[in-house]
Amino acid sequence: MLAHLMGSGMSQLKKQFGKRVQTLRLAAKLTQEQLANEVGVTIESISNIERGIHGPSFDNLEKIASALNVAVKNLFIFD
Amino acid sequence: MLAHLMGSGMSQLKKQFGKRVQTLRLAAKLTQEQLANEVGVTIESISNIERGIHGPSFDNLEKIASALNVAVKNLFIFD
DNA sequence: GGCCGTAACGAAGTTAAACTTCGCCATGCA
DNA sequence: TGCATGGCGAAGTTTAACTTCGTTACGGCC
Repeated sequence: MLAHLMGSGMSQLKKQFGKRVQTLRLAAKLTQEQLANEVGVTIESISNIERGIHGPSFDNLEKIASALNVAVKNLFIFD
Repeated sequence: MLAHLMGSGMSQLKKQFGKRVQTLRLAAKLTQEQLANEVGVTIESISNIERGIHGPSFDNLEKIASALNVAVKNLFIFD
């Protein structure tokens, strides 16, 4: 009855997105701190995003993509 | 001189995203109200998203994609 | 042994913006 | 004439992104 509040509710998209960001960040040879500075958020926020705790805001979505030198749609390509 | 009030300030991504959503919604033969119901937001929110006033939350991004029967990445393919 | 850089992870708090709710107006169509 | 759809503003609420504190851990390097 708490299912919709946590575990099963945790969107898979956030997790997939987070892993994708981490993959691209490491490929770009950036630390979480460097990415955080470029996006304009804290390192903890980047950490949370990569772990799927929460997604980025729509504005930061844009900044993450440009910091990683990819188009936004590439952040949603999972394989 | 009005540039800072609109064009340059308002993120282009929200506008492009909004137009993409509208295109896909019409292709799916859905009204704003039907899409709003499926996503779980108000018709005004869908209207705002399509006009680029604001973007969706990360969770609603997922719901919009599934309501339109497309992968999330397709919402960010602009041409 | 210790120090440093990187990062995972929690809890609690703040804040920005997504979202709602009220309007009004325009268009097109039955 | 209605009714459905939708653009658009303003003001309010609420969610969740984001911050700010921590702690823990691992690897390399001195």
